[in-house]
Amino acid sequence: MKPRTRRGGGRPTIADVARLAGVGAITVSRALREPERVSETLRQQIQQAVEELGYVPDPNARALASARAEVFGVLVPSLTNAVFAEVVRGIYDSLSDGPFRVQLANTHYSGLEEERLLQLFLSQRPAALIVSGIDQTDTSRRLLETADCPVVQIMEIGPDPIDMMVGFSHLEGGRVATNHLIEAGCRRIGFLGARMDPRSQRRLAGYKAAMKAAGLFDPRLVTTTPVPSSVTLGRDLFRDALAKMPSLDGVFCNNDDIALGVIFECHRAAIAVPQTISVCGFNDLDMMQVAYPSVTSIRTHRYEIGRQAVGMAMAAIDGSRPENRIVDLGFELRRRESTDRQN
Amino acid sequence: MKPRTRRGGGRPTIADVARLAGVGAITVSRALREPERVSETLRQQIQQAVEELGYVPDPNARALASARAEVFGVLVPSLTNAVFAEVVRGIYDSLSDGPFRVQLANTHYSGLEEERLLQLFLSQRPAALIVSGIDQTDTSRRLLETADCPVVQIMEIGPDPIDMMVGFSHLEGGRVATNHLIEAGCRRIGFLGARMDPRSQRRLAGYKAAMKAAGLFDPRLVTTTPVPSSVTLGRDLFRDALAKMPSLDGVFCNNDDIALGVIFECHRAAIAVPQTISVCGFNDLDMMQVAYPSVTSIRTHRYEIGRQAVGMAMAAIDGSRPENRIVDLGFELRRRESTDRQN
DNA sequence: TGCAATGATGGTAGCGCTACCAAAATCCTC
DNA sequence: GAGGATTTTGGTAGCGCTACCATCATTGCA
Repeated sequence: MKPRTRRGGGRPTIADVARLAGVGAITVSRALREPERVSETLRQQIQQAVEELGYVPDPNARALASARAEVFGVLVPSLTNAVFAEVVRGIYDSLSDGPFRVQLANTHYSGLEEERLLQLFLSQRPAALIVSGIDQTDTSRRLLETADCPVVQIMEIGPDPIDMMVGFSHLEGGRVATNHLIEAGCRRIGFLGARMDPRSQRRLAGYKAAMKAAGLFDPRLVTTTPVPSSVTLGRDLFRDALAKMPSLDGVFCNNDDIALGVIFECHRAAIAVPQTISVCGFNDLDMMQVAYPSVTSIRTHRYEIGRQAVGMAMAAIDGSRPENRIVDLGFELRRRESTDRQN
Repeated sequence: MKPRTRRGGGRPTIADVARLAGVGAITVSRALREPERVSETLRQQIQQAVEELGYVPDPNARALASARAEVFGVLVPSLTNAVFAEVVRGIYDSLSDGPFRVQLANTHYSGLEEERLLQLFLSQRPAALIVSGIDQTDTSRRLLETADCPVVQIMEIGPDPIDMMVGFSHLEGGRVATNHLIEAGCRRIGFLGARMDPRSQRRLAGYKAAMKAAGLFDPRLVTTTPVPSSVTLGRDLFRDALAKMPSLDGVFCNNDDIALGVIFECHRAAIAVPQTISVCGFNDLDMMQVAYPSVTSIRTHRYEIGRQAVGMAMAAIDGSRPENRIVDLGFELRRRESTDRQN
């Protein structure tokens, strides 16, 4: 009977450190997690023992004993969408120095998938959860409300947060973009939308509101598809819209990929931008300012959303929940050549 | 003294399921992990009890007891780079139905960061590790060699795998792209490169090899920067290259973002593509075929690399390590308008 | 029919860590 | 300098699960 190294790969445990440092195991545990509760002397002895043995705490044992994993669960609808990629980067960057790991999953824009993943995440007792959007299913919402950890909904804001929120109003974004096209002198402004997830729907709603307010709305101006967005699709949608409505003089694109597809198609078909057709995108990806012509877009603060989401969750974990449970990071209209009809 | 629900959130445990099903805890454990080792009758009883209680196994307890977490550790140098985003998507998609979670981390193209993250990952005893590239530091390599789990190096292939590899030859890619430009009739072909990570370096080496073989190499044709790649940077590099070498008649771009920057700048400066300057990119992002002119590029199989990496690791976990430890997924030259000087 | 081989099931003992409480050491205050 | 308050340290008992081995039932074969 040799209980030593029976299963573990022989890696040092907290008991080994304790023995070497001549203290109790629990003191080592404390020295690592709450150094201020351990005297300077012991802290140094322990630190030295840790280094000598190359001790690294086992996160699984830790999670089991404390009934709390040092994990941020993050649910996003897409991994390849540049917008979410930046949000995710913001989250990872904010979390990289702390003890927290990230558990990322892709819902593929499916509420059911989100439920399933939430269930999975919850089984780990995460330290916090970050979910995309505000349109969770009833089941998901219930799971999140009873989750016993901070929850941050990101990308959008709305009136009824599960816990906390950081994002901006897509409806307002759509409205501002559309109004900008109207002010630029466009009258028959098309809406091109792909995927039509809830955020796209709200941008469309903002477009409709602006168009109706100006007395310019016509349902034939709207061209959408449930197909995932891409530059190629932008070109196709634009062709469809033009076939339906040859007199278009502006398009508000659901996102920048579509706008780029429009720009390319205009080159190909020798349509003058902005003179014949003005173009406005959404998100303001890096390339929009370099495009020819440069493309007007709504700048959104994706990276910052990721950072703030982590910041808010962290504050809640530390017990200092921000008084502002809803953070509106806004957006900015970036005016560029594609809507500048003056020259 | 009430040991019941003392710490756990009152969620059902395997013991609760066992009690309800009238079997031993270990039998429940087996029914869940190796159903074929449990009789049909008990399996059904257990399944019913699981559903009735809404039991979800605790992955932390599982990992602790079995000294093996059901986690795939994945290290990539960037989360926003479209290429790695697709690799990561392939990995997630392949893993989504199985029991495995993904632990993703961003090395920011830093070997030191990679070492640190590897250490962190290893403390979880992952089921497999997927790392990017073949240029690990000595320390990282040692950690991986003694990792006691399958290791897959992705994106590149080389002669000396740590364990397994799936990718393609960036050197060959660079050579093929350059030869294509030469065959198209270009003579003063510039190389534009950003970031200059090891893969970019090898594409550059391929370019040099092709140019030297054709007797066309001139160091002034090469323009690189350690700055991270972007479309904006592509424009700037192109301007620099042109200032240095106004007689350029072709450019091989390290990646498609840079190629796109070149295309836009050519529009702006009224340089005819491909007649005056031909352009070739690398990776073949979706938008290259829609661009105007459409852009010749080297198609790489990112998503497939992610899928294969998981497949190989999975096979190794199941004990059927593939005999081919190095999988070359190759690449394809996609000829498009930007290098078609015939018309 | 008897007995080894095989398969199904269960008990026990941890995995490595921390919550909880108790004990010891230190610090005040009057 | 006594007595209480406070800080620092340690022991014990799990967290929920599975590895290991023991046990019992079933089967196969002479």
